[in-house]
Amino acid sequence: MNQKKQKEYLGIREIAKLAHVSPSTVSRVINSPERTSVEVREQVNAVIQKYHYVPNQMAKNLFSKSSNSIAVFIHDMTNAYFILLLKELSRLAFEHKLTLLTCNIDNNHIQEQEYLDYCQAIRTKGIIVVDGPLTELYKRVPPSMKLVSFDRTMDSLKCSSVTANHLQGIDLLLGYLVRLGHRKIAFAAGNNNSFAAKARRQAYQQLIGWKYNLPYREEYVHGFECSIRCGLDIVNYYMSLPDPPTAIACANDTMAIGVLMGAQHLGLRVPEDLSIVGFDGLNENFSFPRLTTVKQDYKQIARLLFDNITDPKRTEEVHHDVVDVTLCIGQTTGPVKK
Amino acid sequence: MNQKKQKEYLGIREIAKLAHVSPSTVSRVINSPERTSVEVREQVNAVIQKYHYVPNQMAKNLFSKSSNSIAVFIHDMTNAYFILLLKELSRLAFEHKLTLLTCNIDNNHIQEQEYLDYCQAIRTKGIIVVDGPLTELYKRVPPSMKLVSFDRTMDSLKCSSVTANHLQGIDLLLGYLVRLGHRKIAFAAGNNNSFAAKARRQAYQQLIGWKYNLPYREEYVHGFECSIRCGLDIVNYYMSLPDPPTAIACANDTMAIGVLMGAQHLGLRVPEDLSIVGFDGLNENFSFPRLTTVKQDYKQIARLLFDNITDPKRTEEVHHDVVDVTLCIGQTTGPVKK
DNA sequence: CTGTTAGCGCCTTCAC
DNA sequence: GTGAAGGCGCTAACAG
Repeated sequence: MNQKKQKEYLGIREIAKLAHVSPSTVSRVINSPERTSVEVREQVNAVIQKYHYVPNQMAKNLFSKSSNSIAVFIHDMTNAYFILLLKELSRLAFEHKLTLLTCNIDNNHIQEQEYLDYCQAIRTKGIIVVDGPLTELYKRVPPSMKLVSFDRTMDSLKCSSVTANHLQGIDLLLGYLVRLGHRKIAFAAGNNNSFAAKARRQAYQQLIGWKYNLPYREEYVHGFECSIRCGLDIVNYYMSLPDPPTAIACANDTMAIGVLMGAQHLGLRVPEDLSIVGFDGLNENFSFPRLTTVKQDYKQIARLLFDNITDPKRTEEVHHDVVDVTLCIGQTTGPVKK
Repeated sequence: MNQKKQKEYLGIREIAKLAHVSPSTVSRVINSPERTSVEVREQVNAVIQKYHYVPNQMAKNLFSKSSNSIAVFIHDMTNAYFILLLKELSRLAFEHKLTLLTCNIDNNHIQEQEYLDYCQAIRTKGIIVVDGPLTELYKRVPPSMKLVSFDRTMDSLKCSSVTANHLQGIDLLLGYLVRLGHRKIAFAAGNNNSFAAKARRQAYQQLIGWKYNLPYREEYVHGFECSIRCGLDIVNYYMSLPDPPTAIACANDTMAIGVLMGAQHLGLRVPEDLSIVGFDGLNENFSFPRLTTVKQDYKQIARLLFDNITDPKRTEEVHHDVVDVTLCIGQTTGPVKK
């Protein structure tokens, strides 16, 4: 059995031989066909087709000193909004012929560091960091690797960011509720270390008295887990206050959906007995009745994040984009009960 | 300005020079330190640390003829169950120092083909195909690239698969409902081309008469969109039948949550007026009250999918694993109303 | 328009 | 235990 070990894949040289040309000609047929004669081109293409030749991307990468990829560091894959964002980023990456590396961090710093090292090892073009706590790990990324954060502060770093206009969003929600006659508006804050959750809470605290002239009540602002499950806890907490609110604003849509389910389960009518609003913009597919919420345009956000890494005009300097949000009136808000 | 262009990253040769050794020694210090003397090792490691040397993964890949990656082709990223699976696969990949490529297919065949080509170009170890319609595209993947499908039939292909035991699951649900006294049990089927949806519908149709001796009613089996939004449509459809069911079994949890929300919104009490069951096992975090459902163990499924690609013992031949499921009794089911 | 040559950065024989 | 040489598959110079 002196049989040669069969090669798994053919290389450019084999194809060249089969087509009776040189390897560089094969390369040109693939990468700049206009610089080859029609005859040779067709001949080479025929061989490529016949043997299903697929150029080895790893060799290309080595030569180009880039894996042509960008990474997304995502901390909470159970948050449907981040998945929407991820999907859009995936679309953009595909459109630009870039590979998107989805790195599930799960609030594990060791894992985060390992992914960072790996990104360096493959010379990723850049990293998009979605949410999650602030860390110092990123200080060591080389300047050639672009860094962009979404809803995350990295003050000490020369790092671009994209953020939704949380203040504007909360303003829109509070304004709308006040116009419906609500005066007792609670805010169910997230208790995690998310930047967005904090910003929204602060916006509420700032606006409620200063702009809307409503008394600020300690007990109306309370931290909860960001999950659907704790919706009932939220409703129970607020409804058992001596003077319960007529509307609950939630730090995000996930919580709002939980509150909606909890309220309905307790027999409260929404919005007759209680108005509920969220924040994110998941409403179309994720709840019924449709949530009144503030929509952060995930397509626009994804585009900005992406451009901050790939667009030469934008990567030059640090950008801090704040994205406008819009009010989406759904069926979970109504005039306050007399 | 005769300044040399500064190199972005140091190579193994630069490190070797700085440590006064040869490149091969640096390589050994990194890859098989036991074959180097302690002195040299420490010296080299010091230089590596000092300059934050990160070996170029692309060169390694080229040499090893493998990108050390596996790909997941996912068709519906809005399905929370698939995200659970994705997250677990991501964890496993990290554990095994493999890169996980998340390919969002979105039912686009052209995109699917391009991702397939890319996977070949980087010599991916294998592809995990989650759900989605059956296609012929996969016929051309080379035999060295392992292929595993989840909840998807690829009869014509020599391809391993992992499937939940849908029949068992539907049996558990129907059995439980019957024990609660239900005789009028509807099945809200998905209308998409998902294998799981079909299998569950067939299981219902098969068991309802044959095992439970209940009359099969055409109008009790109806196809709907797999979204939360259409929950109200489902409830409306069934409740306006001349003889409405007392329980609705849904093709998956997403639909069941929609039905739950729709029912509550219409003022129906769950489970007093209507029992609702799902299928998947999202219940812990995704709905309130907790859904009665059938749980497919996503950790076990992820493990099997993964092993079918990476475990030499399993990749040898084609496996068709059927995973047992368990009944999770929640709060959306109760005895039938007298 | 096409072929020859050299090298991307690393790893692994093979000598020493 | 360590160094020198060659090659993984491709592309971009440079000649012809």
